[in-house]
Parts: sequence; C-alpha cells; structure tokens
Amino acid sequence: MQSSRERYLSEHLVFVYRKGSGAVSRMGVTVSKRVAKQAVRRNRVKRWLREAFRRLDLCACAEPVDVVIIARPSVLRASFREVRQEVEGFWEGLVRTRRGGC
RNA sequence: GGAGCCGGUGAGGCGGUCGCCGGCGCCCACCAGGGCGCGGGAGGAAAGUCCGAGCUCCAGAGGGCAGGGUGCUGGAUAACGUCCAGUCGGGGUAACUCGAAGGAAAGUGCCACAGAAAGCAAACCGCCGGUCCCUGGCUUCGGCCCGACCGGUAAGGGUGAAAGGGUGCGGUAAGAGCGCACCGGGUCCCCGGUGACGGGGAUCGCAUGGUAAACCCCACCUGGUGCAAGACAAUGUGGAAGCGACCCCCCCUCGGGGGGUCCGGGGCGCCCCCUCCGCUGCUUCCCGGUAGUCGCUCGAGCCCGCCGGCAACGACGGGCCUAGAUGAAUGACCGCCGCCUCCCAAGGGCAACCAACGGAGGAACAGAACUCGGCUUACCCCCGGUCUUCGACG
RNA sequence: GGCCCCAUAGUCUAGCGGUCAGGACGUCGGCCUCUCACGCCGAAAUCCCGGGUUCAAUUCCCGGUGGGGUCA
Repeated sequence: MQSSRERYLSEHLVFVYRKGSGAVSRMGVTVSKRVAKQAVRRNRVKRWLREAFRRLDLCACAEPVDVVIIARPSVLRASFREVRQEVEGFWEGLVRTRRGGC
C-alpha cells in the first residue's frame, strides 16, 4: 500500500489508496506514537476514523478501493466532526472520478 | 466560614438509535460461513516496569565462590524493598507526618582550597614566665620598651564543613575539667519491657572527628529464564559443522551389544556433586518459509455475617462468577436528571453567614495484553471522620 | 508485551567525589594577507529534569523525562 502513488492530503490526515483487490472497499489506519504518546489518545483517533469510514456510502464508487488513512499529530486538536468531514471530502473527490453503483 | 490532616468500597446516572469484541442456546448450510435470541465487555492507577510471588523451560535446583539485594524492634503474609503496632531522631501551633535508622575501639582509603596544624597531635599571631643587652629608643643609671633565645598556655584572633565536650563561676604568672554547678557523653549495676529502648542509681573529668547512598565487616535473603516463557501443529527430501581414544566381558564369520577409564560437549556467571550425549539420526549454527491452536482466565478471587487480635491479618459459615483482544474490541449521536465553579440575589437568621429562581462555564488523569500482592508516578471532583487549627458572630 | 542500554558546547566524544568540565570538527569575533585559504589568539555548556547522601555531586543513591537496541 505504501508504494501506491495515489495520495490525498487534508489538514489532519493523509490518504493512501489504490484499486481494491477484494470484493468490497477496505481501509486501514496508521496512528503512530509520533501522534500521541498516550495509548488512549491514539485509540480514540483510530475509533473516529473507523466510525467515519463506516458511515460512508461505499456503493457510490464503481470499483472497490483499498485505502490507508494516516493520522497527523494535529488531529488531537480536532473534533470528531472535523475528522469526519475530511474523510467525507476525500471520498467525494474519489467518487467523482469513479462514478457507479454496487 | 477559611485553611489543613487522615481515610475511602466512589470516579456521574437513566433511556433511545447506529456500530465493535468474546460467551451460551436455537436454526440454516456439503464446507467456508450466516441468521435470530439471551447475557457480558477497561482502571484506581489498566501507566512506569521499581520490588515480591505463582506458573514455564533449563535432568535436579543440592553445596561452595563470585555477584546482587535488604538493614531500629516485634508482628502480619505465599513472599516482599510492602503492610500493621511500637522505639529513637527530624518537621509542624496542632491533627499528623517524614527517616537506606546495624557497625567508624576489625582493617584500609579519602578529607580539595584555606590554614601553624586535618587525625596525631600541633604554637602562626597573641597571652604569660625566665634568660640575654649585639642593634635601636627612653632613663631618676636601678633598669624598661623593642628584639633574640628557652619554656608554659588551646582562653582570644584568623582558616575551614569540621580544630580534642558546651555555658557560667572559681582558680592561675597566663591558662587549662585544674576545681565546682548545670547540660552532654562513656562504663557498671538495678528496675520495666518479648525487643528496639526507657527510667533510676553509682562511677569516670571525658579518653578514640567525619565519611560505609567509599572499599569493607556483621546478620538475613538470593540458580538462571521470562507467556515473544513454553507445548502442539504446519512448512525444505535446503546448507555447514560435530559425533574421539584405550581397556575388559558376552554372542562370536563379517560384525553387533554391554561395562569401565580418559577426553570433548550440554546443564543460560564460575567450580563441584550428580547426570545426559558422543553416527545413521540426533545436536548446534546459518538461510528460506509460516505466524495457526493451546497456554488464556476460578484465583493466595470477590461480597456479606460472625469470632479472635490494638492493628496489619487470620479462622468459620453463607452467597457470587466478574473482559479475554492479537495491527489488537468500549465508539458516534440525541433526550432528561444529577454534580462543581462564578455572576445575580427573592428570602431566612439577633449576627457571622446560608440561599430558591435565572444566566455563563466546567467535568480530570488515563485504555487490560499470562495472573496476582505491593511500591512509585499522573489526576478535576465527591463522600466520611464525636479529627486539627484560625477567624468572625451569638 | 518482556528484557537491556544511553543522555556532557551545533556534532562526535574524554572526565580517581575537590580549582577555570578537557579534546576534535564546525560556528562567530579579532590578528596576519592586496583578498581568500592556511596559521595564531579568543568566545560560547542549567553536565536531560527533580529530590536525597556528603563539608562538597557531571560522578554515588532514588524517582521522572527523552532516545536507542534486542527477543516469537
């Protein structure tokens, strides 16, 4: 995944993605210790990202996509609402190029 | 009312919607798996990994050495560097709290700079006594001062973190435990206490500074390894190295088996005891590949009652089952109630003060990773104590 | 998750408990030179932080913080 050239950057997040190999779109999360030393803060960011991804309309995209979301240290200052908007912004930009249904 | 001390089984509650991870039951399915229902799902520190245990493997965990740890006393405990009760010594007005708190007459080392001198006594300035008159000064010509030499002195000055008990009086040429009083200290005896130690008496003018979180001595404890331990499976007919010497006995054709001595190796610091291995499959190392199942949650467990004990804790009886993930599960949103701080102030009270309604804000530190017992560190707030203290008022 | 190390000028490092914490490279200032280089002189450190032991701590002890290594 890391070798994929397709990337999308937002204020607090980095999205690395490529055409998916499975039947449905999948996602992975990277929250390093650089983001926060405390495990509880890293876990909260991961839960936010998983929750935001779960609420996307995955059927909007023509082909399945694998994406890795990397958190930047600035997410700690953001709220769940902001994080969710960034994920939705990424997904809408992706869907615009690959319109379709399930 | 303010400030504080100690303790705590507390760490918002209820309801709803969408999700996540295990368990149990039923159903569907050849399998992979899926559906429905019920029930469970982070902490007091889950953290740091600083101690102690269980458990695991190293054949055994047996002796010694090295290394490490602990260090007032008595008890608690599976154990501890923890806890409880006390002793002594600091801190605080107090409630209370803190203390690596054995030994410096077993030995060794160190004590920089400064200072005369730093551990054994020692005289730089000074003080005092004696002798001398070469030099200088004064002279009433006897001498005197300065000085030199010899001796006494630890009271004063100065140095230092520290200078051989402290203060006062007497004493003396000047001084000095030289003598006395009080304080401190050593030795011995008696009494109380299991003991640390405390109290009392006698006696010694007092000799031998500090440092052991310097080496060390004494007492006690301690084998290593850590669940990525370890077990089973899956995966390569992969590569390299090792498998010794001699003697005796038996079956006796080649050959095979057993025993002994030495040698080599393993036994996770070293040595010993003991023990295992030394050729047709094992050991060690390297390279490639795979991260599956178990270990994995019922345990020195939690709650209640009662008894023993000042207490830590223990005995008995009854009840309960309370997370098991593996790139790693608890999140998102909404409603109501409750909590804290500040503002406003109806009202209550003799007063200090308290305070309804309303408004604004806040709710910490932090996420199990084999499991327990502690310690340490982080942290808004809340509750309790016939707790302490200060202020105001009656 | 377990275990084990390290921390000293900008960087890499020395440092029996005792004055001014030593050295190399680099940086800055000055001298030398017509200028640069070389050379010479000089400057810059909370010894990671907080306690304790000691007369005295970079050093010894305890507790934190931040880095690094290793183990299926």
